[in-house]
Amino acid sequence: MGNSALRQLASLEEISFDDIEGSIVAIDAHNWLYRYLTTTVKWTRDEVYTTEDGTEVANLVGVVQGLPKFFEHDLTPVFVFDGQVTDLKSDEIESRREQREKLEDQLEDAREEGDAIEVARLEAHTQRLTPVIQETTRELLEFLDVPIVEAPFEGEAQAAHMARTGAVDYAGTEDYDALLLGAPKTLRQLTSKGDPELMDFDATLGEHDITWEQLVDIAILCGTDFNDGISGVGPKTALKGVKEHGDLFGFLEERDEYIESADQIRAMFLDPEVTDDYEFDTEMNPDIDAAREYVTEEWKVHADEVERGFERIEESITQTGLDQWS
DNA sequence: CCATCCGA
DNA sequence: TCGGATGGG
Repeated sequence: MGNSALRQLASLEEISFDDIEGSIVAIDAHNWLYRYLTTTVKWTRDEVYTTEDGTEVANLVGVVQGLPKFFEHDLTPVFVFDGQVTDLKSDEIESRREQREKLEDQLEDAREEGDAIEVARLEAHTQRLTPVIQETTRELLEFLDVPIVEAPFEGEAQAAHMARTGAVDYAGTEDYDALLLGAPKTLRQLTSKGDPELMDFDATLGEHDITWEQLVDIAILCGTDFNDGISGVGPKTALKGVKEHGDLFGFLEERDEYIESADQIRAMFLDPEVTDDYEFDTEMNPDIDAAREYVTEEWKVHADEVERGFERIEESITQTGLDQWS
């Protein structure tokens, strides 16, 4: 479980929205949507966002409800979408697919037994971001003139890169991988209620007196999206071991362990494939009526589910004057 | 996030 | 006995 390990090493600081007013944030679109769908929309009451042919577009509700949070705090989101899937990650995706199949079996059992709570819980876990969800999200964002960047591979890596080059002020994701990717400052908890959390890269390295490379090695020892990690090794042991030996290899040797393609995994974080060939305009000029029509007419999402969201978008935009022409 | 387990 | 890792809810 790489995530919980990194959480313990990360330098995290609670901040307020006032501190980051006016900032540009590169949002890992996949992560943001996934968070939103599992926590807020929760796939309950699917009649609200399911078309006659059974296509579920809960994401449209999620986007409309989630965007006001940015605008009301005068934040400009830049949504970064995933591109091609990388080889190493394919294994992970494959294993997730297997896991999902397992979950789907359990789901079937729960349905048969009429266990409604278990059904709801499992449903939340078996959902995934379908191509329709990705595509309709893009289109809705385009109506609202929200900046979009297409990553060549991992959206997360591209977002971190944009933060590193200063193209944006922050990366925005719940994922601790942003640290491994070297995003200088990452905002977390942008979707949930309450205050956001700032994760600081340099402070993290400084607190433990380690290099970026060593941080990545520690994460690899604990397990990442790309590898399982060493059993019995958590953040403390890995930190100590890497500092003692300088990197993960000495540590592995000592414990007579081996990690498949450790070098490639390192490179996924230290030198991922990203691009500087993109552009976005932070001067937003949304067509809210067209967006509303797209969601409620074209996709037949119940109007009352999104009305408040659209109102909030309208209000926040006139207030902050993001859009000076309409 | 907490309870339980494991190993030094 | 305790710090750290794990796993389930």
